Amino acid sequence: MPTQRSAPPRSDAASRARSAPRTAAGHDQDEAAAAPAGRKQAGRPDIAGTLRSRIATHELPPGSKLAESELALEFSVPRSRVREALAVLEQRGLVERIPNRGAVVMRLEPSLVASLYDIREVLEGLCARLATLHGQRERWQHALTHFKGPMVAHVAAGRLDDYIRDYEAFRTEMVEASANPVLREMLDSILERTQMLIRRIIILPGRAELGLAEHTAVLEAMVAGDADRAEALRRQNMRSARTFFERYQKYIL
Amino acid sequence: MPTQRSAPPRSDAASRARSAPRTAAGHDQDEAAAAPAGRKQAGRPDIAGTLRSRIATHELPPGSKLAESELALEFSVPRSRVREALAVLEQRGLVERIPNRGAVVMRLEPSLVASLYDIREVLEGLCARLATLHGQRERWQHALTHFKGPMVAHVAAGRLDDYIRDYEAFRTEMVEASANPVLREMLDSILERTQMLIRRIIILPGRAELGLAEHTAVLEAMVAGDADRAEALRRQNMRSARTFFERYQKYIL
DNA sequence: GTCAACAATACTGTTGACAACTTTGTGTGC
DNA sequence: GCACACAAAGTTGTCAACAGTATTGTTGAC
Repeated sequence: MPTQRSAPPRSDAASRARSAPRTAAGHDQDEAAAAPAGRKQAGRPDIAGTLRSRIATHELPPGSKLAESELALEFSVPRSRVREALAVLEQRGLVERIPNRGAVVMRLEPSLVASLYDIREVLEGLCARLATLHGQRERWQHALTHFKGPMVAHVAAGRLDDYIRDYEAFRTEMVEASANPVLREMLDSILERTQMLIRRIIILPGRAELGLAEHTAVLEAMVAGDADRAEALRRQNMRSARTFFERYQKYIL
Repeated sequence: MPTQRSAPPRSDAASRARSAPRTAAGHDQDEAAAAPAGRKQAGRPDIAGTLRSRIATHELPPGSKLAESELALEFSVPRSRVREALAVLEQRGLVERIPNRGAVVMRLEPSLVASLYDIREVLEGLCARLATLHGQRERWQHALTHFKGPMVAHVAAGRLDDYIRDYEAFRTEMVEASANPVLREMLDSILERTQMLIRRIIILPGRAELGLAEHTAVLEAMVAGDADRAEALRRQNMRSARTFFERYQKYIL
């Protein structure tokens, strides 16, 4: 019974990915895109990064076991390298390591999601505040125009992928403008753990429309230079997303 | 001696600690206290924890080099164990690892301190809010009584060590009451990095008195069950601490 | 006397082999 | 037929030796 639940859905998906490491898997671009930052040799794959994106896309669903030798074989690296990567993922809260038993992808318990939402609310709020204070106003004006035009069209036409892409671009801009590397790190860490959740919430009935309206309100405060209001509105936005999650929780987790 | 430049200020302090590993150094209790949680053998020292407390007390001042072989010798463990511990400390932002050059204790640049304060403000605020919502009111009433009586006496008599001890006990209680493990983790991580700072700020002229008054105000809001006000007051408290830091920055860093 | 090139040293990074543990499969007794 | 004990396989944890790189110390030329 216990092992049955350890890798419940589609453990074959993981197997398939293993047997075909270098096929065009879409997000495997991260693997190549993350590496060039540090001028490491090409022959040194970013194991932690690759596993991270697999976890984010549920290619490795919660509960999956991560066997060291298996991964070492796939990436053609010694086990110690895999081990190191797993240690990083453990520190980041993405996998759980049990002594002598190995690493499994962390499960998102409802209580954990609640904890993450509480924190994300205040951190995103802070981010909006700092971005308002540090960023140039024209930047937000530009974003606001985009949110009032093309983004409305995206949502109205049901092009949620486009909506998500542009929203994330704006969010990245905001994080950069906040000019706080620790905040960036922490928000990244939270996003890593909840990425799949976000995509499942945004498709809920009415969510995209409400979210869009809220983002627009935040942007208007930012354009006005009202940092306190931007923070409050961004927090409100996070709370409403959370409400959606809680209402549809059983369909999402 | 080649090590002369690697640990600019007081490299002798680190050397002394190295040559006398098991003497009563006060905080070395953590080493023994942290181990029994996991039923590990006695012969396996908590290297990361020990180094962490050494960094916190500036027994290892910023800029100190952490040589793997040296530490391996001191703790009587193979180098790989030390390496693992250093990787953890790197993830936590306590040391910086430069490829092929080793690990050095991270330096607290003023801009980094500012970043940490921004985040700590919102996280401590959240903590106060959650503690108000989740904790029992009598608990805070008890703390409030303590802050209005014995704590005032501590400050008035200049017993800052007692003041700090009791304040930290209260803070721990608040973090526990917030019932958010991720928040706990993040606040711990920030505290680890700024511990020495906190002790240097609290001795600044007028800081203890003002801090005490602010803590009392927070507690009154908590007793009243006013979570929003508790959060706002706690944030205010963090901002005022930050103001002190900035005013006396050149004496502190 | 100062600077640059070179050799020696010491450190970090990497690797594969070994040991300990957990799980799985098999066989025996009730 | 079920439960327990035991053996085998596989996985994780540990370790010491090896290779690569940066630093230090020395020598020689200008």
